[in-house]
Amino acid sequence: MGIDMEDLRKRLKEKGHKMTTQRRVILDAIIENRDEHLTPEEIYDIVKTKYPEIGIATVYRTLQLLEKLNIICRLNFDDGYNRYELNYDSEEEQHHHLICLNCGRVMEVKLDHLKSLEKQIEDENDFKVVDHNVKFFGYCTDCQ
Amino acid sequence: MGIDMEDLRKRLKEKGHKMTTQRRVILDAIIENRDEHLTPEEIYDIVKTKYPEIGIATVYRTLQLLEKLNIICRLNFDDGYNRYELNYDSEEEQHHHLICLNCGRVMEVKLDHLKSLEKQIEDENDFKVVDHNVKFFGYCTDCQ
DNA sequence: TCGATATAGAGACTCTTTGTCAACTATAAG
DNA sequence: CTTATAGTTGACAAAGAGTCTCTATATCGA
Repeated sequence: MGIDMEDLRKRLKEKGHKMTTQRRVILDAIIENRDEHLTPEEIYDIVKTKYPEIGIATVYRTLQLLEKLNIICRLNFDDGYNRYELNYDSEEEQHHHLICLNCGRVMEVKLDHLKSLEKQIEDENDFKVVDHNVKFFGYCTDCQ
Repeated sequence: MGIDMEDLRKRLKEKGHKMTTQRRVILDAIIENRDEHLTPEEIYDIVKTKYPEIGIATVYRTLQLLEKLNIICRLNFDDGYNRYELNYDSEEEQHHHLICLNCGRVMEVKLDHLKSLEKQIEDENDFKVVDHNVKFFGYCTDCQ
């Protein structure tokens, strides 16, 4: 799955950053919970079990850094928290989220049609699209 | 365009709420700036010129109420603020937002294709879609 | 191993938003 | 018109997420 620490260390170094124990532990937490969309607070709680001395500020700083380096990306489910997930963009695995209004479960879907939507927007509005954010709210199988 | 105070007063009363001066002034501000997507703070500033005694908490409370009554709806442009706009949903005028990454300008577009996207999602994922949130980030005419 | 430089931790701090509560007011009933 | 009362307001406290500062420490190339 192409996520190993040596590779990540190199990606940090390229930009003049160091691979510290704290960063490694935070990355571990994110990788081990790759199905989740963790908040900084949740990551902090997980990391504290392995590294109790860590500070919440370090978690925030690390997440910002990892986002800037495109290792993770920030999500917004309109629930008042930032959330993060591993970034698979190198593998062209664009996906979007279905958020259940009842149980809060988050599912992922791939939407091929979006490319044509973007094309339509660029043509009709003279707007150069570089990113999008698409979420669907509704009810999952169990909650319908 | 179907937005008059008497109608709004009725919609409040139906749910057991009163039309107060403060609420009227806040609604005025939103209606007069219907092209904007105002933050609570911006609304507070506008309203204070007409009604200096108003408190910021009243603005927040009123916005929450108006959102619950579907008179306005809350937007999230990932800039750290809640924003609000008049809700046109009665007129089936679904629109989405193009957000310029350079100048921050927000444009509105109608996207007809979304219905078929939703259909695709419902069929493929057994997920009942009731709402969606679609934003495109990029560069507007002036900033390309 | 050593030194330059990036990074961590602590905790104060910012900023948006919410809660509390006594005082007030819109509205319906008398 | 007056009153009753339930909803509302304003002031302020405080929550809650996230950021900043400053000094000590760790990383990693030389």
